[in-house]
Amino acid sequence: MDASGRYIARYELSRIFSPELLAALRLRRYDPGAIIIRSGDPVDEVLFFVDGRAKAYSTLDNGQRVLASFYLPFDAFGEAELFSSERYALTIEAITESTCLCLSAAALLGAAPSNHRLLAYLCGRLGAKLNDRFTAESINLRYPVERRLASYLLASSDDGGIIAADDLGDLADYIGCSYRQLSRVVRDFRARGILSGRRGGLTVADRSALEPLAGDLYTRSASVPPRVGRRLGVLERDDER
Amino acid sequence: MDASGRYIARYELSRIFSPELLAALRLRRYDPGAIIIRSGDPVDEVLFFVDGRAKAYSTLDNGQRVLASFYLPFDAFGEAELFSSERYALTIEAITESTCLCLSAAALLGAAPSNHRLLAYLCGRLGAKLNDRFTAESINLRYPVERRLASYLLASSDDGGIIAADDLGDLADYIGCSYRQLSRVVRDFRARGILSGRRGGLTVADRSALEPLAGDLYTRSASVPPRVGRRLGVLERDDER
DNA sequence: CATACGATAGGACATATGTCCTATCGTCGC
DNA sequence: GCGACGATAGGACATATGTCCTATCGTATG
Repeated sequence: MDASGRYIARYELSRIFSPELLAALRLRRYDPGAIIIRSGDPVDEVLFFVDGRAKAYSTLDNGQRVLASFYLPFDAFGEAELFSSERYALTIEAITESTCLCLSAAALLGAAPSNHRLLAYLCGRLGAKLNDRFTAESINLRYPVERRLASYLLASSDDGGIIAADDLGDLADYIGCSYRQLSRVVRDFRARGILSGRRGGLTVADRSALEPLAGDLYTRSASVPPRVGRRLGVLERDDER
Repeated sequence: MDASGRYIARYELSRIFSPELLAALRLRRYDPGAIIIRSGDPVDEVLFFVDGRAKAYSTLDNGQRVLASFYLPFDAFGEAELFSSERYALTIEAITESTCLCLSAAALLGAAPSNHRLLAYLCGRLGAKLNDRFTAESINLRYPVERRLASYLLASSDDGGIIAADDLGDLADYIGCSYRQLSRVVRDFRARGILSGRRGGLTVADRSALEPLAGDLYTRSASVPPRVGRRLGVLERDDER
């Protein structure tokens, strides 16, 4: 079994891709800092993110940057533009060594009639991204930085307190404030014992102190497991008759 | 031909829906102010918006509101949650008398294998909504209210200068500022001759003065016509053989 | 080990914006 | 026509935040 095959098995891709499309997946590796998708390029493929960490962002005409999302596997890149644009809207960059399974847009579009499961999966991902994005936006637009950071920390720290973004500049671009203001709030959180970690590192030391600050902001949007897997299982049983 | 049939013809819905699903569409009318979809309700149907004007919003725990979108026909409601959630994320309310063609979620999910065109259409709409939402968010998060309003006015005023939102409170919730600050900027724009119209009304009187304020913020995200219609035309020819 | 560079940190000051209040206007219903 | 109510408008004040600057730290490279 080659590298593609291992990822296909790990993420059970045969459940949503037809054999024809499975065979058309091509493995590609990226170094840290490499550009996976460049904003403005023609939409010529969809990438399935199977290993590493990545981020998507856009740069505005005032030179400021807005960071749309941090990604962990399994996810799709370029699917938002596939049926609606000719050019990619965002730049996606590898944070760590990363791996994608790449599929040409032409192959996917040509095989659409026999890939309703993949289309349903993409609908599910896009819907979840839209709702998650809107929630984050609402928080960032309407709450002070203290609450934005608290919400972000609660949503993205793991059991050990380590958070996904390890670059304060990126984090400021994600929650939509200046580095300076984020620095103030981080300093305050450290003074209150909420955050620990050496200079620049962010480790959540006291989750319970974050909860009243964050309220129910992020948990309100929690998505349940994708419906497609459950419902289309019924179709699979019908096919077996 | 009944009312459903007229909308089906107007929007050429037979091009993306199978006959089975076309037959399952049910027409429903809403009064101004009526709730079309309520946040938190179970996801039991998808609605296709065929007449009127509507808005989608969410209310935060600090009592503030964030307005996600204004809608004109043709559009879909509830599709974002269909494959990813059990409950609707947003409330959608009719601004004017409105009409939807409603489709039960169960029917749509059951007929997914024979509706790849509809799935592709939904992917396209979701992708476009995600990109448009992100653009609006970036502007609202990173630019002062003056520029936000200028961008909004450029994007949403028609040739006669009439804009889609006729309620300043809604507009403030959409661009993410207080009514007070919006009021200041509107006053300034009136004093500069950019806006005209009686108290509360917003009519763009001088588009060219808006352009330097807005820059290329909204036009940068302009989407081309949906790819699905063009590309799937090829599939239709194949089927005819 | 020394240097360079990028990331982090904090001071000083300005301002865009929000909150809270009072006043006015326009529409609707009686 | 009158009164009620919701939308609009603007004053006063406070503050969260951004800009711009200087200083320090940590890491990589020669």
